[in-house]
Amino acid sequence: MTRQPTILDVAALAGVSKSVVSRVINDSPLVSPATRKAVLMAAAQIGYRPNAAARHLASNRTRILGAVVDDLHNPFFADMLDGIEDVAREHGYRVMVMAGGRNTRNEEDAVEAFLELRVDGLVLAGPQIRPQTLKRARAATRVVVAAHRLRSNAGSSVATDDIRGAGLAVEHLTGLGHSRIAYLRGAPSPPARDRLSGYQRAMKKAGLVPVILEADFTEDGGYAAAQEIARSGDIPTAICAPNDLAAIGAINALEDAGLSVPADVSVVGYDDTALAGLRHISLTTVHQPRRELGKQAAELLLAEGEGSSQPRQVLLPPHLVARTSTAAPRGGQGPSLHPLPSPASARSMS
Amino acid sequence: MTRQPTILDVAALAGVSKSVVSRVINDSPLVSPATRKAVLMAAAQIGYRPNAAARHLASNRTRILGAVVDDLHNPFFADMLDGIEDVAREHGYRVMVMAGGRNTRNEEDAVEAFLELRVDGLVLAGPQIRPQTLKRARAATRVVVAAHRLRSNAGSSVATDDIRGAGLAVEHLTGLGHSRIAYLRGAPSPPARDRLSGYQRAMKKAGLVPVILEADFTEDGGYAAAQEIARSGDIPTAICAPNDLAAIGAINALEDAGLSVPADVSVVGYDDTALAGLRHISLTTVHQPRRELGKQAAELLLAEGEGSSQPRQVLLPPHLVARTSTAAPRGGQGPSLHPLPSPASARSMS
DNA sequence: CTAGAATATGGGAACGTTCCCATATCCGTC
DNA sequence: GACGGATATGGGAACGTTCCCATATTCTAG
Repeated sequence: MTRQPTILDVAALAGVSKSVVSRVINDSPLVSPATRKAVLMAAAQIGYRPNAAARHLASNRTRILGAVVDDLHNPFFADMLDGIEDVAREHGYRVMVMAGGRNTRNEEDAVEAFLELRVDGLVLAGPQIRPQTLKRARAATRVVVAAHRLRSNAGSSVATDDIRGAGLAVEHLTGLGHSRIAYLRGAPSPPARDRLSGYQRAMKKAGLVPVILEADFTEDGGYAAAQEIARSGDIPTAICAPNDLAAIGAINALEDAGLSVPADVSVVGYDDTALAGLRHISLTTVHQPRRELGKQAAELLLAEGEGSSQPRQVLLPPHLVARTSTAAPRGGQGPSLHPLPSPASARSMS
Repeated sequence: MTRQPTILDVAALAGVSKSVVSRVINDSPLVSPATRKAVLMAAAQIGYRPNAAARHLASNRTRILGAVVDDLHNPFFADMLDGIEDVAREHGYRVMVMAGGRNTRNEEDAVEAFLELRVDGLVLAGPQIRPQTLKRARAATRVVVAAHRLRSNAGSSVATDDIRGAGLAVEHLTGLGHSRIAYLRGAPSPPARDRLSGYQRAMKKAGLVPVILEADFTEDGGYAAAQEIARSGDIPTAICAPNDLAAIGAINALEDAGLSVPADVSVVGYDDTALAGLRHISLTTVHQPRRELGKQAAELLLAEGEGSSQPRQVLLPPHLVARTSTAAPRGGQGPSLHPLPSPASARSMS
């Protein structure tokens, strides 16, 4: 708690100048082996630890990547962060995380905090960030938006093809024989928009009429929307949810209303988080390559500014994972085991 | 990306000295209203953003709290972080998170990163940290260990009374009529030790013989251990797991082996994460006040160093949440609705 | 009208590094 | 036996703030 030792203290003890100590810390080859050893011993002896603030100020680099995530309760983001860390660590960067808590104000404050720190790069995995904030951030450092498709020149982004993903969900259901398929819409955000429009296109293509309800990306949101469906009396044979959490909420509401999943209503989620795979939940869902999303976001970030500063868009293919929350509708035709295999789902990743 | 504006640029534009700009940024009352306004306008106009490194260096404060968490995939930590953020925000601190990924090396690197940043406080929520590292950290800044009981003078900590918690699990099961109760032990760490010893004491008190298997705090760990139990032929009527994830893994293994939960085997988890409450899982578990744990850790942190620098230990009471993964054993006596209510569980929170 | 407080502003050192340039020493080479 | 080039080390400015002290201005009271 007292004053911490500095490079000068180390230098004095080792009997060299501060320059030499600095070189040793930074692994410069311009130090004789004997001197290096003496410096390291002195540093260890007095418990020297570099002051990041001073280094950052003098060198104008931090070797820190900031990650702003929308909601740490959604396991989706934990997976993505794993991918980011994989790549960052490999390149000698550290990753610091700030949580937005599904709140625009908090998210933008987190962005601001990282910009004040002058991080070397910023991954934004929060759908709540306004274009204006993104623009300000991009003016200050390298930025990549993850899990969230950006318009061609608004900046770089790495996302799953959500239009295609929602289409896969609908195709799976029509392949099982469903024709009355409702959609729960996520809170306003680019992924919610894409998933919705993928649903609408697929429904149109199949000659079916869309039914859309407002929800959000939480369990509670899914519960409320499905409750409304159950109450309405006009119950569809299948429901697509905007993510796994909402799907789980929807299933709970349906069952609370005395309906059985999948016998009465099939439910499809989105993300393929660990939750969906839990044996007792066993949710049919659209898989996103979550860790890969994080990896590619970090790679794009570290590549940026070294050559092409043109914003780039990466779209990864989703694929459907069929589990037991979906089945053929009552009185409908039996399930076909391979409903409408499409080129896109065939080339998707593990 | 070009050079970012500094306090001097703002000063020049506003026609004042850097000192005045500094005062405006720091909300000092020693500035006339007119000047303040001029400075703010100039700052906004050129897009000035304070350089955190320079501020930290000059002021020797960061207003940042670091949080090192063991595993971002465990929703337990997300809840705890919410509590930390609540308190930090209230006091004008920002919280940055680094994940240890259940790996000592990574966790200790995260601690080091925060110490280099000279954070104003550090919350360690990772059981993987060595006493030696804790000691080094405590020499440099205020530190509170969370979700993890510390010996009286090793430092401050906020945790749940895990000895009591494991006892509650055993009492619940004996109250249902179980007498053959196995324990899955978590990866070596203080919480694992406490929970184990709570189990042992309660078993002894009930005159029962302990059966202990090695597992860890993951779903896979719980699966493997329960699989071993199922194979052994000598199957207990109940299993206590070291946390919810492991409990879920154990249930999967039992069911894969053709056993029914709770008809054949009852399973109790630990933590009461959101997972346990999912309708389809409905895990009987020991509740930890997760958010409260985070809150009190942050409060202890911010209180520390202002007066008493004596390390303090806070122990919060757990309580049991009975759901449907436990029942009376086959052929045993029926469940009593209020098995052995104890003073500790009666005074537990929410 | 003037001393002395209160208010507002400016200037400079300091924070702990990096990085450039200068210098010292030691080589081998012609 | 001086010289050019490595190799190793030292010194000082700079990074962008804060914070203390000095100074200028305004106000108040006697």
